[in-house]
Amino acid sequence: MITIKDIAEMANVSRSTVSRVLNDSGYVSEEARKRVESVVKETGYAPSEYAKSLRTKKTKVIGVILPTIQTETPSRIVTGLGRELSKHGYQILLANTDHDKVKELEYLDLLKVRQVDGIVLIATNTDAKLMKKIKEINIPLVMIGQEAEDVMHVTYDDYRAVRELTRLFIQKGHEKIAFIGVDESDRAVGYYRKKGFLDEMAAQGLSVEQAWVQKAIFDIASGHEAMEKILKNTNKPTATIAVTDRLAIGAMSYLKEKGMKIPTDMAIAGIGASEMSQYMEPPLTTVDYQNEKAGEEGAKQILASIESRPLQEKIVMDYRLIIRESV
Amino acid sequence: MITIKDIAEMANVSRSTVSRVLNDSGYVSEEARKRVESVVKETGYAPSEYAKSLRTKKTKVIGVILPTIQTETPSRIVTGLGRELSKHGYQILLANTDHDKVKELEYLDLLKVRQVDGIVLIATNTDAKLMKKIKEINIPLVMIGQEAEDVMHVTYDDYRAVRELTRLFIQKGHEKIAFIGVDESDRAVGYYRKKGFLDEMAAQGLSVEQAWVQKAIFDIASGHEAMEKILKNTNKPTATIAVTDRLAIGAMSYLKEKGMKIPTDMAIAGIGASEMSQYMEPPLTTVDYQNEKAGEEGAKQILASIESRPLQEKIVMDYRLIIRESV
DNA sequence: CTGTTAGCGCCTTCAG
DNA sequence: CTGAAGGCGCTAACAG
Repeated sequence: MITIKDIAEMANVSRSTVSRVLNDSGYVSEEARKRVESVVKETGYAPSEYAKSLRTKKTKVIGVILPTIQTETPSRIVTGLGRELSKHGYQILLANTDHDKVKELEYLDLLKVRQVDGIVLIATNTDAKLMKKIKEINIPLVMIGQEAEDVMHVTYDDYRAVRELTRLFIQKGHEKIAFIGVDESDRAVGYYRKKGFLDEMAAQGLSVEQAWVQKAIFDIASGHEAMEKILKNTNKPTATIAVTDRLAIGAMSYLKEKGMKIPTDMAIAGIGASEMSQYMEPPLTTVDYQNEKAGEEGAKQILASIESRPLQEKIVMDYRLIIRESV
Repeated sequence: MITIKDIAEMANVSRSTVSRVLNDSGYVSEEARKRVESVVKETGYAPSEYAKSLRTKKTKVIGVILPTIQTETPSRIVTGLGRELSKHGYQILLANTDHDKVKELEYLDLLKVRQVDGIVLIATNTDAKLMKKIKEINIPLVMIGQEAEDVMHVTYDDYRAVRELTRLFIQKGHEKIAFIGVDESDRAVGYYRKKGFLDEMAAQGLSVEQAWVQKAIFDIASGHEAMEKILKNTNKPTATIAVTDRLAIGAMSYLKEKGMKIPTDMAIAGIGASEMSQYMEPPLTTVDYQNEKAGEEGAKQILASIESRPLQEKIVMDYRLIIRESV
């Protein structure tokens, strides 16, 4: 392996001088600079990031913890993160928890050991243990997707989005509306989206039967089951809001199996603006959360934090309703 | 920051001894070990990976270059890679090229500078420049998805899979079969899948009209357009093979717009076993390539290569036809 | 069994 | 403007 020492010898200067031209720091005569540069070019030398990190305590690596990369939301966020970070010479160290909360904690430690300059956590929960660790970790960290006190975060406006979606249904004349949600330990998706729904229904003086509110997990099959349960009730709703597009797609597949027409027998909407949503039959009404942009914003936050520049503690992304034929 | 030196002092031993207990190497008395371990526990000390890497020349990081993480194939591969690598204490450094071939080359350099222990390249081309760089790079590397000489790789059996798919259609009585492919610079997806189709048709003595063979790009809309072109021809095919599920889904959406029935007016199949394929109407016939497993195999290869253990240069994954109502 | 010593490759004073 | 020297945190001989 070729090192700074080799370059120094070949260019007939000291290692310090080589370092200076490499980092554009301090004074270097034109002549010396040229000699060094040409040697660097010839040899294709590139300084060791590891040795550099050891000295400077900067690694130019951001750890990203996520629950899965198999669904569109985190994938898009990572794409946004990567785009922004790479502009500034940072790389992403990936930590996939596979939805395992224990791994989430372990990775926090691991990334600390790896001495990443910052951590981005695409969060699905805000458990006490997790929050405690986050506060102890002492590395710039931003959470995406969940809000939390004293932690920088980028969130979506889950509450308002779902209220607006609910209002849309009501404006279309629906009074009996069902809801497919997820566990409330996921505050953003489970709690706030549900609250938005319930609050809007209450505000409009509409009541909600218990059987209309189903709890599912994050996959298509679960949406299918949830719709089945909703329709078992004798008092049947005429519209359903699902907290993710995949749940909505699952629900639609059940409706179609039973020969029910969308939106006439049952109107339906999801959240997430998945690619598939527009190719459903009928095309699915959904909410675009601009996940890539959220990733970019998260990246900007973490970079600002690393450079201890002033920054916002909290960013709430805007959303956009995409109204299609399913309502 | 707490270092090995601090631990040594607190445990009243030398740094070497601390290092020994940390790495379980050499002899350490029970007593000393216990003292060190308890201090480590109390302090929560974790050795710096960077300093360690500088010494050992091992980083326990694998660079993964991919064209996008927004589609299922690479996401699944990365999931498989991550699962296997993390078992062995390796982390993934992500390099997303965003389908940019120039970035692909740059990342190869960057990962070298970062001194990753190995590189996994989820490849979409085998351009001369790329292959040249790969051969020069001098770091263990495995390609996934494309075959190449003198480079370890994991590939799918594209040729046989498509031949079998074509045969399936023919057995069902189809004689006029269309094909939606992609550019042949992608050898695996563009060239071999097409060749499988054409060879099987020829073998069965069936002719293929030029308009039946369309070239698309990797998205749903492109599949839609391709089907439109196919149906402009006066001699209309009765079945279509698309090289990806998304292309097939796009093609299906066109057929539905035109009120054509699947599979009676047009049978259709895709490749990739996407999650959506089973929720299409009708459910889409496709080929499962076991991408996660391919990722795991790739991980095993790269680990073997890093440890210079004997290994296979080449792995061809098995595939599985998933026959559903779309044919 | 344990401590001393000598770097790994780089950056950063500090003199000159 | 430039070189010498020191040290980042760690591991790996090598003596004891």
